[in-house]
Amino acid sequence: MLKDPQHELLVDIRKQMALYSVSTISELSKVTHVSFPTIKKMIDDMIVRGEVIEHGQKAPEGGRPAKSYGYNPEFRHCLTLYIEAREIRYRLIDCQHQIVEDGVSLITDSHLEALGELVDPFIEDKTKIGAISVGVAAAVDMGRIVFAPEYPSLAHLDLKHWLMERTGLPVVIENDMNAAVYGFSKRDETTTHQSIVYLGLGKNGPGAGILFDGHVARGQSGFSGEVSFLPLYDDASFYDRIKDKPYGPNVLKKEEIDALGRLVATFAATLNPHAFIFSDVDLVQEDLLRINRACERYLPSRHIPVLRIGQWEEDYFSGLARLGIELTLETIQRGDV
Amino acid sequence: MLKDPQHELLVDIRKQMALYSVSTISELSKVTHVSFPTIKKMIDDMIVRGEVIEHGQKAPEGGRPAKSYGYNPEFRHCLTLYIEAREIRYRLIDCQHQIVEDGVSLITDSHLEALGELVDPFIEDKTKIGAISVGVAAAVDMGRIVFAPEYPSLAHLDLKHWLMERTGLPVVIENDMNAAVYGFSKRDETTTHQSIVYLGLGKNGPGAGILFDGHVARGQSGFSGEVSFLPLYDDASFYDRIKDKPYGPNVLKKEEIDALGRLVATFAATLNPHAFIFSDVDLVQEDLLRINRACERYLPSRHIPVLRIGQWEEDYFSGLARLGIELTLETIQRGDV
DNA sequence: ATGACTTATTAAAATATTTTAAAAAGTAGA
DNA sequence: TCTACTTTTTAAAATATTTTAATAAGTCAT
Repeated sequence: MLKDPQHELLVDIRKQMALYSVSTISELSKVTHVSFPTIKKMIDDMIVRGEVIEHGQKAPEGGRPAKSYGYNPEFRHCLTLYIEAREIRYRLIDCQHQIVEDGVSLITDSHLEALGELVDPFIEDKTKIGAISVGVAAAVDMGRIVFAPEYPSLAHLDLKHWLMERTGLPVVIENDMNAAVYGFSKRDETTTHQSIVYLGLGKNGPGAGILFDGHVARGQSGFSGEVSFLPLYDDASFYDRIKDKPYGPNVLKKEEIDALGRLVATFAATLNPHAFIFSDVDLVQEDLLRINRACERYLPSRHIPVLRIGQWEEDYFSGLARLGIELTLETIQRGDV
Repeated sequence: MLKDPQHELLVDIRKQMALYSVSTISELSKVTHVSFPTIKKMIDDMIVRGEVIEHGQKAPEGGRPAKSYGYNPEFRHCLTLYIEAREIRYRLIDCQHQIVEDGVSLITDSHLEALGELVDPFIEDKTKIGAISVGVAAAVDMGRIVFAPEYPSLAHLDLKHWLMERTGLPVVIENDMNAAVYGFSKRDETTTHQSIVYLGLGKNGPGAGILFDGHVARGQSGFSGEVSFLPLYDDASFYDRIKDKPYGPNVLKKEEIDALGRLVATFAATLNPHAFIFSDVDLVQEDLLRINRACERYLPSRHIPVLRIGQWEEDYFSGLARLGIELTLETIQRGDV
């Protein structure tokens, strides 16, 4: 079967409009490498179906002012949520990341029942949901939970398939650190196409999300970013030196700083990423300089990535939002209203 | 300016024919996702220009046998070479990796002069060379040598630009480990789209080439794969534990095995690659099992990459060949004969 | 050998896309 | 205000690509 070039172009136009606010036909023509008349036809069709709204004119820049178009935020919504040990946090958003509704659902019985009961009302609702994205603190392979210390009841479950069956909607399942690093890179445009690492120390041990040139690294066995196991000392791993740190952001002890400096050095001498992100639930700004100094003991400073502190919950939700919106925009069918 | 879809299709057809031996129009139509008649027109044109040769018929598989076409190995050649401390090894190849001519050129004076004198005769020759690929034991950024312990005279030189000026041909410059890992992945089809690491212990210290989902990792500052600096012990780096190893393949000492086991563990717990390749100039087959056992001390064995021994010179040349051929096929202009 | 089936090729018609040229709608300066 | 200039939009013509149908060339079972 041949691929449908029109569908790919349509998806590209949607993403440019909804995700990057490209609003004129000229601009769309440039970024998609497709001619003006072709874009115009697509947009006209999208206006008829209610997917695109015609705004006024753009401020002119020396010539005839361009008409401005925008992606209709009401056309599709997207349900994003993440599952923790005892609660599920969710946000219903539009395709421009705006929150329509949000909340928390406590888990009383099984994780799966709680998830089902949270999702059902959204499906019955007349609101048009295009896709669901789910974050889990577990290793995920093709939508299947392969290792889940935080909620053993979900282990080995094909969560993606289960949720698709229950809702009839496209579903994407992602690991928490992978979602966070993806979300961070999309929130901060300077890092979008770079290689970055996002470290979370977590309640059940540390983990890292790794982005390579903007693509999430999953690894051969879903083990990528399991930095606990790094042999950084004669008789101790990274985890050994970090496991006694009290939960929450605080000023770190000297040996914790050294362990983190070695961790950064390890990435600098292998992947050599542009940025290394720590989480605001783990440490505070003043720790960064100390970590940087610790890292300088191991390699020249110009190879050390930029050290930053990310906003964990926002980055996590951003990654899920992005994944959900992309899936929504990719799965709208030709002719859908 | 719009991109030229016809040119991209043409390049795709060339690569499928020359690099993957796709020989019938039906197959080309499938792999390129372009219709049969369109491919047919392109092929007819390529035959007229001498770029493609019509062979006989393919063995039929139940229906009308397909005509078989092949990329003309005489249409363009490609010069590949790598620069070492005291010599330059070169191979003139066709677009199907076949060696047309090879040799070694000793460096008496400066590296640059030797390179120029080696290249010049090939340019004057009537043989049609499509591109030149050059391997160096140095950090390369956009064709510029940024760090070169092995040949200081080339440091900070824009070698790509220099060679393009001198020859008027497209040129690609690549780091030795990057070329080797790329070459290995193309020679071994099972690893082509995987993540793999290729380690060379080298004369001037170790270095690794890293492939992520088939793409070479270059890093933020060209420092990727500089594993010398890895802090693997309380007071010692990877380099400290490996630097006294005698040059050449031999059975390793216990502490060298441990250092390599830790190195493999470091990659397994970060990138989690499919395979980890050692070089046949550094160690022998029986070392691999020992390294694997050493690695098992640090993490569960199912996450350890497959350990293998590569053929250094062949892998290096293969990577350069591949880069050169790709560049050749990409830069043939419409209408060239 | 014949007919049913399979796959490849060719030719013609239908679509889709780009290119070109002309018209429209603004700014800026004389 | 008029003219020159710039950029967007529209319309028409030229290209490129795909789809459909018809034809060609083989295999296999009977």
